[in-house]
Amino acid sequence: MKPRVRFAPSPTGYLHIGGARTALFNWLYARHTGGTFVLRIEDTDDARNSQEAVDVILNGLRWLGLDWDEGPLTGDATGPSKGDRGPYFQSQRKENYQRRVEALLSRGLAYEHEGAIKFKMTREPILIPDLVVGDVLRPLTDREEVDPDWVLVRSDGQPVFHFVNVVDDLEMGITHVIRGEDHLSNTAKHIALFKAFGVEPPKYAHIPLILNADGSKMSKRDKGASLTSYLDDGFLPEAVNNYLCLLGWSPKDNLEKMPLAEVVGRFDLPQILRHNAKFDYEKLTWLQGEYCRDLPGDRFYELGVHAFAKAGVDTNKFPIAYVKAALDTCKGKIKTFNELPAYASFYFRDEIAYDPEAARKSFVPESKPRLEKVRDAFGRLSTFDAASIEAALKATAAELGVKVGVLIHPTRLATTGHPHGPSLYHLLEVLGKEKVLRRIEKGLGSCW
RNA sequence: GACCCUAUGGUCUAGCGGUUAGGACAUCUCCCUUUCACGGAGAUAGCCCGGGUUCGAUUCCCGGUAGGGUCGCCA
Repeated sequence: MKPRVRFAPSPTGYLHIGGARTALFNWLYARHTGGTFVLRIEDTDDARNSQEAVDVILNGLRWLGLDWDEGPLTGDATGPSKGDRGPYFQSQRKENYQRRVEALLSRGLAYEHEGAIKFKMTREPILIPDLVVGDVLRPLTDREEVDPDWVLVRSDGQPVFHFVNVVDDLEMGITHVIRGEDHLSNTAKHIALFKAFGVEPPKYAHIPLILNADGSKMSKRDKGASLTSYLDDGFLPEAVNNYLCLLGWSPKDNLEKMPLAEVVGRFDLPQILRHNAKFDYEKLTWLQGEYCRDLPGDRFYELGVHAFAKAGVDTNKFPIAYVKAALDTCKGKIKTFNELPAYASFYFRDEIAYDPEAARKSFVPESKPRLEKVRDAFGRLSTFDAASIEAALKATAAELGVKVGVLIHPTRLATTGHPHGPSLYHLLEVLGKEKVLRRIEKGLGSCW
């Protein structure tokens, strides 16, 4: 039988990075085994559920490229879905829960108590066979000893998470439950319920949690806790996916950067690590830089234009070829796209502001005659391409008896406003002779 | 308070009784270079502690300690 796994998030308005990793591991296992990846929305808490909150989840998974074989197609709980085990919103499955409660009630496995319905929990320790952690024997805690039974349905008629989760897993034919380790202890309850229903529980795989860099639990407010923040910060989904794969799982052969398709082939449950991992933003950024550098030019262009637009820099006023050429000079230089506006807006602005500290260093009196020479040399060029520019600049440096760097820094500052940036020769070519001469002129005029 | 899980450099990890404890990120140095980045060479840094078992423990067992999780009419 092919595995059926599921990701069952609660629509809270954001998708936790740990949740995204759980989804990823489920997806990887399904793809590795040729099984089915089900997406189920646990929207039992009416108060905070909304279509928008569901959309955050759907969009997050889509951004990562984690397609689901069964589940909702939109954030609308009553909307279309795919798969024949639906509905895939718990809010639409109430009859199932009702039916299951009655079955337990009628067999004396549950009882009413102060308006709620409680499950008769065994007092014996429960063995949890876990594919990651191994066999775990879970006895009752001291508090549970006092009253081992637990609520299935609240007095207001709402069934609780532990109950609906099990009922849905059962009815949706889930064979492997891959979820965060925070659910390990409660799995005893789930196993007891499955047994009460007379069915074998699914196989469990509890994966370690992702912690903050300081080892604390990553909660909503923490930097990087929301998957959306990576999209907003200009990260690539392939980088995020790759990094997430490496937290709690290892290919064992020192390979780190690898496409998801490669991971699909190698991924399996037994190799999942047992200990929590701290999130290392630096390493993610490194991977991001790797992927960003290898991006095909057209995709880099698309994402770059979007990054500029987001920062209020309108690239549409410029010819596409110009924008593309400008972005080409940035590729391999930046790591995340949100660096782009600060890095290369000079291509798209009429007025550039000079970095004050760089101006103090480069716009010194002795630079002026040198910059004039550079201007004149550039002015004589008939073809204004990188090679000619480089040759002209070097010839000028030789003529003046100075190192090229002496000319380069003031030239860069005059034309871009920054001490750092893309390759100077290439950047000047893109800017074009006219604009370059104008900016050098301006630099000469305004700084001494 | 009880119960469960975990423990290799700052971080992610390889290791599954005998290794000069390997790789990656980060840090530092040098090279390359017009800046930055990339690339190349190198450096610093690690088996939580204590007992066992064993000829021999990072590796197996027990106990501490530390971190994380759970014990809700939250999910």
